[in-house]
Amino acid sequence: MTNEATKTARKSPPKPANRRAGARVSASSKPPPPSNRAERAAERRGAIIEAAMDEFIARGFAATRLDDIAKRAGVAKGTIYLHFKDKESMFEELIRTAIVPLISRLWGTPPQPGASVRDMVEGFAKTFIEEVATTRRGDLVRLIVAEGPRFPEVADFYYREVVSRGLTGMRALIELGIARGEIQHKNLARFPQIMVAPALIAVIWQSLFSKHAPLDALEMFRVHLDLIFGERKTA
Amino acid sequence: MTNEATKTARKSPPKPANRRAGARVSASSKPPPPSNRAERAAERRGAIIEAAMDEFIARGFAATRLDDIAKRAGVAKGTIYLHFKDKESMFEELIRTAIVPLISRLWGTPPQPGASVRDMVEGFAKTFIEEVATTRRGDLVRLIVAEGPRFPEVADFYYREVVSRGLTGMRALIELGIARGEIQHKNLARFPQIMVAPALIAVIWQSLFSKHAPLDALEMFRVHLDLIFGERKTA
DNA sequence: TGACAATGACTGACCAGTCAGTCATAAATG
DNA sequence: CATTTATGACTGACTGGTCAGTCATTGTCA
Repeated sequence: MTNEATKTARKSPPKPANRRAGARVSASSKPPPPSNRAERAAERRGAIIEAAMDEFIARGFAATRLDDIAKRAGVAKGTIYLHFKDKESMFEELIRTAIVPLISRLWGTPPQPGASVRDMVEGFAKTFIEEVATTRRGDLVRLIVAEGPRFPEVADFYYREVVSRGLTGMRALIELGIARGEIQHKNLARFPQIMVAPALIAVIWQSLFSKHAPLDALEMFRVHLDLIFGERKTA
Repeated sequence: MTNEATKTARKSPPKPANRRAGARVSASSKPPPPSNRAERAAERRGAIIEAAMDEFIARGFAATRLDDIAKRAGVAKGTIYLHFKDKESMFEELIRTAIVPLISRLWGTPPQPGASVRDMVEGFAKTFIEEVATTRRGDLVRLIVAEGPRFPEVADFYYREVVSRGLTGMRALIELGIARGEIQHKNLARFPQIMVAPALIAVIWQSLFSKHAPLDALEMFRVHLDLIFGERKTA
């Protein structure tokens, strides 16, 4: 009963339900004057994103229930659909949203002008270990590795925004090191991946094996840098 | 092995149907006629494992449908339950079954007695790239990384059988290299992970980014070894 | 009050797991 | 060896539960 109503006139959708475009956020907001309504909406959206991130990281895409996300965000399930088209695009948008702070967190380190290349890389490593590998951002990376093959757009985005940029930057750093005579191995510039390999190890280890055997990721990174730059001074 | 006993009862089915029994179906085995019962059963079990591996690798645990596995294996869904308790234990058993050949594949390389440590490691790398990183076994590793957190038993097993053993062996190799004077960096023995880091990079890259930019994994590995053992002779 | 935000009960599709029934094969019998 | 009977591997329609997505209703702000 009451189901044949489905075919009956369904309200008037002259206007697309809502376009998240409005919530573009985009760094500094100035267009709309601070409205109680808009503020609350943004707040809710943030809560949903936060909750969804936790759930997706914990269970993966397929096994995550929107009911759980809603409950965790303190919102009704329908509300999610006021902000996102469906589960899939929500996931994609989520990852994209979360990657931005990941990047800025990594390249936001103060680039000391007088520092050696080794110092710069070590600073990067330190930041990475502290801000990524040991936080939820690290799980985000693992999530991308896990779901990437099923979400080519996510993998593409991650490649463009993180991998490609990161490797380019790292290559420049390596070439600077070679030019300065800090790095002897010229071939290293051909494979900047090598420089960040311990970072990936750290992320994976952290979420899979840290309970079996803790890993001092920063120290491992330093030993790795010793291979590249030569032994450190201090014993 | 060890399946549930099938009940029996007498009833009359409303519909006959069912006669595909003889149709071994396309692909693969045709010439070798079905032998005895046990052989056919083992064959079927193998087909299920094979199909399940492909499906799980392609879609992950949660998104994989048993109907698809059955179809791919050329078997009815019920047959799966003659061999496995449920989806979850099937997944676990599957991984465990598949890891064994992974190990033997890696440590099965002929340990040339007269070879240098570098040669041994390079041989290992070559085997890994050819036999794991560029094959379905590589996706298996990615699958474990992806599902590990949700299947602690799988992660534990993988740690015990692959990671722990592998690192121990690698550490021994590193210490040998240090003793022989091939390796200068004594600290490397503290982090055997560094030695295999490019292998992990290769696996991830292969399944996520190879279509964006191909990676010569073996050459990368060699450059990495140059860092550890010193530059190679040939340019 | 009118417009829009939020809700959560509901629907329909989907899917893991079941089980009554079938039939090829093995075992028993003559 | 030919025939009958017993076995259990295999099947696939079916069930019960789950969950993404919907929408009529209710709540809230301007």
